[in-house]
Amino acid sequence: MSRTREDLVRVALRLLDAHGLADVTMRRLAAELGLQASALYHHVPSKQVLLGQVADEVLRLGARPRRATAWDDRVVEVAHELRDAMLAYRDGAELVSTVIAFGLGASQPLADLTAALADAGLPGDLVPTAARTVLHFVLGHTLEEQTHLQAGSAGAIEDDPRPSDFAAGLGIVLDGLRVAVARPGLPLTR
Amino acid sequence: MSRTREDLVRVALRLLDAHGLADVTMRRLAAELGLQASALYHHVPSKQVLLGQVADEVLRLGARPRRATAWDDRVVEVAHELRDAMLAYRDGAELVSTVIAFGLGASQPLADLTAALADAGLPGDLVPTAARTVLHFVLGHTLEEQTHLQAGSAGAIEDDPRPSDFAAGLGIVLDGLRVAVARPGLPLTR
DNA sequence: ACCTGAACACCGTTCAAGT
DNA sequence: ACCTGAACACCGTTCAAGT
Repeated sequence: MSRTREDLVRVALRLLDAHGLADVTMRRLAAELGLQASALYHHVPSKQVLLGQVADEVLRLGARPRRATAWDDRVVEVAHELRDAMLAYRDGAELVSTVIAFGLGASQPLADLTAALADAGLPGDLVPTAARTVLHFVLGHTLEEQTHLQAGSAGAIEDDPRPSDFAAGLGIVLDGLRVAVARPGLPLTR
Repeated sequence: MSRTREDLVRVALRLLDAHGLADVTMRRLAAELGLQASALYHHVPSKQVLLGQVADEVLRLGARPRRATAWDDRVVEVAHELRDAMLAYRDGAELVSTVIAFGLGASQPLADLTAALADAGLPGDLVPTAARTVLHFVLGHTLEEQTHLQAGSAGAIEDDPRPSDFAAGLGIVLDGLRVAVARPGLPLTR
């Protein structure tokens, strides 16, 4: 029975969660599948592309139904979903951040944020900027949080599960967006 | 004449700017210095620590005199200095972001932002959150910008030097901070 | 103290050859 | 089409030995 691309992604995800991103190598992945490393290149053109698909799978597994209707509630909803999806897997934030930085996938969150912000009544040319500002906040905050969480759980220091200030930081960004919505500014029409 | 740790950092920085972060390897660095790779470990305990020092050097070289007095002008000043420092070297944003994420150095920007925000009149417990929110914005935005800039200059596509929306994104975050300053909130005293 | 030489335990990717 | 085996061109780090 030959392997499918879905098998590679599934096993890579297990490897990620069990041993961390540094241990997701083509050779380890192949060994886990009972293959030679070179066989993987029949299913995927490169490691980078594979990691892009693993990142998309992390986001897919963390997807939740959308309940909010107001634009700011939707932004909060998308932000929390993204954060929780990344925190659900070891090195999830590092994986997703890297994939996004190199444009290899994980494009859904930016699209969702852009859609939510399109209804806000922002000056039109500010929507992409606003979406990326929220995205960068979520990625940066979660990356830092997960790094510290994992350092704490691996190391010898006592657990210091200090309450996350994610909501507070997100609140700052949202307040900034509300100011841009309320301000006359320079809307494109009218 | 034996090499100093400063020599390693200087040559590593040249290697970074000329060939990119992926080509800053202990073996290439050693070759550039006319040494065996193993000799580097007499000057530096690991590659990670070396990269931390290279990141600190990037920031040091980008340091500028501080002119602003108002807290928000100071935040803008620090943010632009950090961005420009990272953009001045190939893969500068990736290097600094990685070093900060793993806690190996480049701690000055967060300290500077914290100092500027300490004067803002924020609820005291919001200062670290605010500083990290600004820091994450600058790192995320500049990382993305530099990645696209370098992709454009290396690839075959025509230059598309679309004007940066860095100032606009920073403005959103600053507006959010101004809201937090103006709002009664729950200050610790009074 | 500073460095060499050799080794250890790995990487991602390519490619001819097999079935 | 899918996979093996071998190779290419590398990695970071350790360590005995030299000066």
